[in-house]
Amino acid sequence: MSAQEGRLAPVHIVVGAASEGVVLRPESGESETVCRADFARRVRVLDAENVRWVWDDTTTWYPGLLEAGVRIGRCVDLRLSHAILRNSALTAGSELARAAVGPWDRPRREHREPDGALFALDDEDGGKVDADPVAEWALQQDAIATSADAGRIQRLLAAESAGALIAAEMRFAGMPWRADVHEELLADLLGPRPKPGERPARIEAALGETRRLLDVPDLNPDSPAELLKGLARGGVLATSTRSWELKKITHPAIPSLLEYKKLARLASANGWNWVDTWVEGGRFRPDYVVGGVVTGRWATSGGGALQLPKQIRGAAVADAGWKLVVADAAQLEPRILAAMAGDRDMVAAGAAGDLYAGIVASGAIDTREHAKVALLGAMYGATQGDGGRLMPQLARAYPKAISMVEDAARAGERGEIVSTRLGRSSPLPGTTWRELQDDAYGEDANPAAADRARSYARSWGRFTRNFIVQGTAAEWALCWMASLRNRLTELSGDLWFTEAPHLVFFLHDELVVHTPEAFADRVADEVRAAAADAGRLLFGALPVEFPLTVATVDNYGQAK
DNA sequence: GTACTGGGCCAC
DNA sequence: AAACGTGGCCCAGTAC
Repeated sequence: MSAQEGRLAPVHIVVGAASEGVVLRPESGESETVCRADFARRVRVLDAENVRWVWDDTTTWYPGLLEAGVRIGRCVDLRLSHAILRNSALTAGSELARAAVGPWDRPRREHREPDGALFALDDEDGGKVDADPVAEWALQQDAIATSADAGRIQRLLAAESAGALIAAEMRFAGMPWRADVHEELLADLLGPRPKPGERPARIEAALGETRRLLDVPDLNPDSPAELLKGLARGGVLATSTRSWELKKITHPAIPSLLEYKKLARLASANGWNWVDTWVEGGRFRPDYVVGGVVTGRWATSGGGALQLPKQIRGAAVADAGWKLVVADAAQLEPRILAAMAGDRDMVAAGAAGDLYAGIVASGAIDTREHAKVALLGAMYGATQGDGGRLMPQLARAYPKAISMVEDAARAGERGEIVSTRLGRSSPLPGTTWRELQDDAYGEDANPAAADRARSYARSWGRFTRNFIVQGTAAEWALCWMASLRNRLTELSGDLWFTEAPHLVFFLHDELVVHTPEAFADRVADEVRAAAADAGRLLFGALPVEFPLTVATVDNYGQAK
């Protein structure tokens, strides 16, 4: 990696596809064209200088480089950057934002399995013909330069692009996953692997018990409508088959039915079929979709990586002689809320470690549980239950923090956009919003139309209310990971990154590093230092703490 | 056969 | 405790 980093400005090299191979265009100096076979070698050599690679799409270029054994330091992902600049309130006046929708506004290409070609550069639909990366890069630089706050948007774009590299690297490295351990867990919970078309023994037993106790021998538990009818025949009058509703009903058959639902869910979502499909060569490799959620959170596709149930996390086992360092940002979103609002009282409440306990200690709310639901309610827009009821108390104690989310909600209700700390902006409401508002105030206005309009506007307000917090938390997490990536690279010396401590998993406010045992303590230190870096990147000198729980474990199930 | 929707539930 | 944000995935049921 670049030894000059921080002292010399990086040289940008724009990467583009050409019929003869790949064109590398430095900001100044001669362009060069290399054949595809030489591309990876050339990138390796040039990246040793202080280079920032500018390319249309990291998912197009980087997996091939990694396969060829080449890792890079930094990049500009033009597609991801374009999406941010297109919508950001900070660049709304730019030529880029005002231009017609074009090839740079398309979603990323579908992931394709390697088909022998090292780099899949050809676009079947020919959409890349007018997508000149040099011209786009110039437009983006102009948008940044003329931005209302170039520093913020620059930090956001850097973090997003770093995220793109990390996503590709995590997929390449994979989360260690022991199929044999997973199957042992399944056997313990469900019974031995069943023959195709049969239910696992424990599930069959729970169903048999339910049928017997209900006295409905042909109860079909897998169709909600059928189940509801079956329950009625057995004398259980339920309005839905949701577990939390069934829990409220007292009937001897309910416990075994809940057991059935729990186990059947595990078997269908993360059972033997999941292992067969998603675990290969001792690794689980989800496809991370950077910026895949409107708020800037990552999405994933394949294997449900964002919803791995706690029951099977024990199958993520570090390699022999290695450890998993699992780090989790405690109460991230409420802390983000306090920091971005500049609410020093709420920041102070979190300083001692437990923000909810700090709120109770301040006298604002009576119990920790109430503090928690009130604060979550403030971020989600609760109107009922404890959350809704306690919110006014919270607003009196922390007016800055609460008015910030209230303002975001009102803006959304009016159909305006809102923005995160670094300048990612929410989309405008869709046509439904406009139509309903028109209906409510137009010639055919009536109370029902007004209700519909108000209800839809409120719902959009809950979205914008949550957007600023969830989106800023996503920015914090990106900065955290990006800083950690640099720090781990420093630790690794000349080792290839998968032979040294490296990121293998990320989940909104939690990350996992796979590391040789000897490095584990240093990794834990770097994870904490990176969290402090992220706090400074977003909030400067504001003395806000982002405490982590860090666990060094043999398997993911041992963490928290 | 494929495409889509709603119910349900997992994660944060 | 249960209605208040963001998602993905599985399944059953339905439309074509």
